[in-house]
Amino acid sequence: MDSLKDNPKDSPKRSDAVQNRERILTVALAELIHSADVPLSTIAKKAGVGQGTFYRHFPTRQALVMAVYRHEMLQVVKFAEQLLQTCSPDQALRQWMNRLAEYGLTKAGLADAMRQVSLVRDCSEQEGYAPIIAAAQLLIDANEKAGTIRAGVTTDDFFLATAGIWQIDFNEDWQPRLSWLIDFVMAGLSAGLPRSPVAQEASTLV
Amino acid sequence: MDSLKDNPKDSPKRSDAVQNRERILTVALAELIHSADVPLSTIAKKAGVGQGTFYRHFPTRQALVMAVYRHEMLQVVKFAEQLLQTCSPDQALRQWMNRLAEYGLTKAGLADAMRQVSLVRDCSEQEGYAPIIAAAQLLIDANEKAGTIRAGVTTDDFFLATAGIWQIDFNEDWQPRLSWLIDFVMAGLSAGLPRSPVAQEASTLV
DNA sequence: ATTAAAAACGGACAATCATCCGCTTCAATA
DNA sequence: TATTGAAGCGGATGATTGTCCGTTTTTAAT
Repeated sequence: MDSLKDNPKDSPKRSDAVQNRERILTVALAELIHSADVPLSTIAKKAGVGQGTFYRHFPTRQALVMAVYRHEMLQVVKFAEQLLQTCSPDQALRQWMNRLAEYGLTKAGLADAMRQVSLVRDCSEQEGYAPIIAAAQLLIDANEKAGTIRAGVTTDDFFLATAGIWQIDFNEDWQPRLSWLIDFVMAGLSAGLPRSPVAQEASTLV
Repeated sequence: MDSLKDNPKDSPKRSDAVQNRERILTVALAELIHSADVPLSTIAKKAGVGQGTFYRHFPTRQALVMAVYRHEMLQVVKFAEQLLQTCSPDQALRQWMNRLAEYGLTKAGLADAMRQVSLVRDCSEQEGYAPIIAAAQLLIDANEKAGTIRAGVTTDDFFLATAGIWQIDFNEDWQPRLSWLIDFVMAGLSAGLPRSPVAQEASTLV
């Protein structure tokens, strides 16, 4: 797992700290697969570290979740690249959103983490979130260039628009809802006008 | 506050239970205005009830929040009706979304409650949420009839589409983001209509 | 190798959420 | 008014999160 050392710019960590971090991640992966709401204290105990150590490495639950699924996150970026090579940009974007939703469905607690992480912008807990942003940027750029979505859409806009993805309940028939949402998002992003003056009035009238 | 007695169909509550409930609500309103994350135990104590009593009345935090802001919720329905009488349907829908977002911004903890409540569909904690659904239905119907959004949009769809509203962070410059989101939602909902959405908006500018 | 400073450890602790269950109070009935 | 079943009460209790701080370990400099 030397891929974790791809962050050599900031202060080099102490060896025991690195070992503890990896031990926590290993345990956390196993436990989170088993159940989404494992007590953090359980993970700490099974990893053989104290509470303090645990919280120093992962201040919040979603920080842990994001770190655990870091590898999957990186695969999502690759998947975006693959899609762009085999599909049209808009089809790629659609399928990527689908995949993203499935991750949220499958990985326990990931949807919650994504939702909470995407609304924290000042904090530095974005680390694990960055790959997703990069992939989204890739797809947005491709679509903008192809003219399948309007220009000027940022990743912030995109994740605001797709916020519903993390809201879908997986214990129901989520497929039609997800399909509807993806259609809706594509329709909204492909609408011609960049920024209508009417909308400005509407929001400032109140 | 006899408006709380508009639910006489199911089992009539005991007098002390009613009093306790109202006392909790009164205290909760005062406390929530002061700070969004007041310990529930504090509210229970100040209301003069035990923990058990408190949790029987309000099983979750958002159940309490939704109950506290019930009156505001009802006003939102009225506001929807007013808007429909003074604006075109699409302008009404826009302004209503704006108002909804402002509620989420203003009332501490309301956005969280809305987000969590909107993804629970089987549970019965929807009580306080029902007025919002009703108002949305009103606006959707009017817009569908006016041809400003496409047919067949349900309130579930609508709140899935507008999920981003509860995601906007109020400590930043939220106005442009909200404007963008409302434009986006309207664009997505009006896609596929015979007439161009540009024409629709332009015609309602007056 | 010794030492000292910094970094990290880890368990104790406080705070909060949520539940359980014996006791109390209400209100319907006679 | 007395009775009685049930609805409600409320504090004790367990569970989990998050913090604090004295102690230990690593690392680098002498």
